[in-house]
Parts: sequence; C-alpha cells; structure tokens
Amino acid sequence: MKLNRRVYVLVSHIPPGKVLTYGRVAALLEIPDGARTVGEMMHQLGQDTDVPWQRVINAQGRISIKDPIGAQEQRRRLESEGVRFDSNGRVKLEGPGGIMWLPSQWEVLDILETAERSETP
DNA sequence: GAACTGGCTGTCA
DNA sequence: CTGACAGCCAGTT
Repeated sequence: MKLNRRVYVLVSHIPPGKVLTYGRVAALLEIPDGARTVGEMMHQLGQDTDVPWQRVINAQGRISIKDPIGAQEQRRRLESEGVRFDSNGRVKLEGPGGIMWLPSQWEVLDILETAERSETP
C-alpha cells in the first residue's frame, strides 16, 4: 500500500477534537524524519476531501499552513470541534487537557491492516 | 533518474 | 520564548 494512502487512512481515524503532529504521524507509520513528507501529502489533499486534514498540526501546537486563508480555515474547523487556541494561537498538546491523540500500537496496526484488506478485495 | 519542493523538526544562538 | 539553519523523505517534474 502506498505511503500517502496510509497517511490518509491514519489521519482519517483521528478522533474529533484530537490532533496529531506531522512528526507523530510519520513516527506511527515508521517513516523516520518523515514529518515534512507528511506535510506535503496533507497539502496535496486540498480542502475538499473527507480526510480531516485539520487535525494535523506542527510539533509546537501551531498551525503550519502558510496561506492565511487555509490557516484560518483550519483553525475554524478545529474550533468547531471544540479545540481551544490560546492567545498565541497554540493548542495544548501534552499534559492534563492535552489534545494529542495517543493511539496504542495495536490500534494503529489494526487501522492499517483493515484498510489494507478493504483495498485489495 | 536527477533535481526540486514543501502544512517539519530538533538544535543552537 | 522567538528566529535561523541544516537534515531528511516521498512525490512530482
């Protein structure tokens, strides 16, 4: 299965109100230092897709999109899911109340396996 | 197949 | 806590 497909599958399973960082996505898919690659794939998705691209942000809890319109759209979508931004435009990733999604290893594996199976009937 | 391109990241000032 | 920088990686020319 192509990597971009696996990225989309995993991102699609991020629960509403939770987020992952580009680096975490890469790590979960076992792409060492693949954060930037993940970002590029998100970019290719565009905005008209069923993949919840808005739930992937950078490691500092900030929105990374350069295009102001896209950035605003991402923030709007996240806020509509209940995500809170502080005055510096950041979200709390770790600690109490952190919104970083922490799937177990078996969970990720199951997600990928299931997707793999449905792709090759 | 080489070169280019990024929604990144950890590190160091 | 911001800001600059050099690696790193899969897709697209």
